[in-house]
Amino acid sequence: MPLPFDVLAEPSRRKILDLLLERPRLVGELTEQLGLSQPGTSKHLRVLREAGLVRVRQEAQRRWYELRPEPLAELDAWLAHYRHLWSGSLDALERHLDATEDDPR
Amino acid sequence: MPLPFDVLAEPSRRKILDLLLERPRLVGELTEQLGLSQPGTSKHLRVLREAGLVRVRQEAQRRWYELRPEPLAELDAWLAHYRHLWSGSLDALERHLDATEDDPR
DNA sequence: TCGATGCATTCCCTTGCGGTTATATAACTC
DNA sequence: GAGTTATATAACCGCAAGGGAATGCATCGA
Repeated sequence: MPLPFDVLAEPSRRKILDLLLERPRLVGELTEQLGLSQPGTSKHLRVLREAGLVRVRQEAQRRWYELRPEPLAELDAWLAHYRHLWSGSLDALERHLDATEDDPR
Repeated sequence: MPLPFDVLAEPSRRKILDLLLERPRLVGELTEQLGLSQPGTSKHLRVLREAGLVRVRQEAQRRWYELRPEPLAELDAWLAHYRHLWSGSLDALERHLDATEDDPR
């Protein structure tokens, strides 16, 4: 799974993630919040789905979209290479945690 | 300063950051590593500069580019909203650290 | 069975971005 | 001062991505 920077570069898609952070939502709900056309929303949702950032649960004609955080965790891992540049005093602790936690893969 | 997702969406620009993570570099050096034309490299560097991700130090005709991590720290802050979704057992510790560290702003 | 609902897909248009070549600018060297 | 080196800017091109309107498809309710 490649890093989802390009997917997250789109403000509407970040807003979708913010909305899904609260709770799963229907496409119509998201469309209303975004101020986009329904097809526009569906297209963004497809991109998010293919990037693994959301998953769908179908219920009759309705589709509940919910968050899938795994790609964000990968983003976090990418950021980790740079974190020592600003994290300052927590640095030593973080390195210790990184070194001692179980390998997640 | 807006979140630099769109800036980081470009693979060559991420590679520049990776290279600058090791040490400051000249434009020519970066051009060679990237396999781009020199103007192409300069355009990416301009984008990175305007996003605050790099800074330049001029030395005669040469320009040393170096990393500026502040926008990455903002990205990290954005990610923090989602981190509880995957961080699992470290969660409580992280919340404790977030709550007790000095406010950086 | 038929209209309505909820969403996805298609088509089209426009804009922006990354790439290159050519050119400008500035400082060093001789 | 002339040529050279290092980088930036300008001009141009092609393509992909985001946006909307129209349409397709499935499921529900009556």
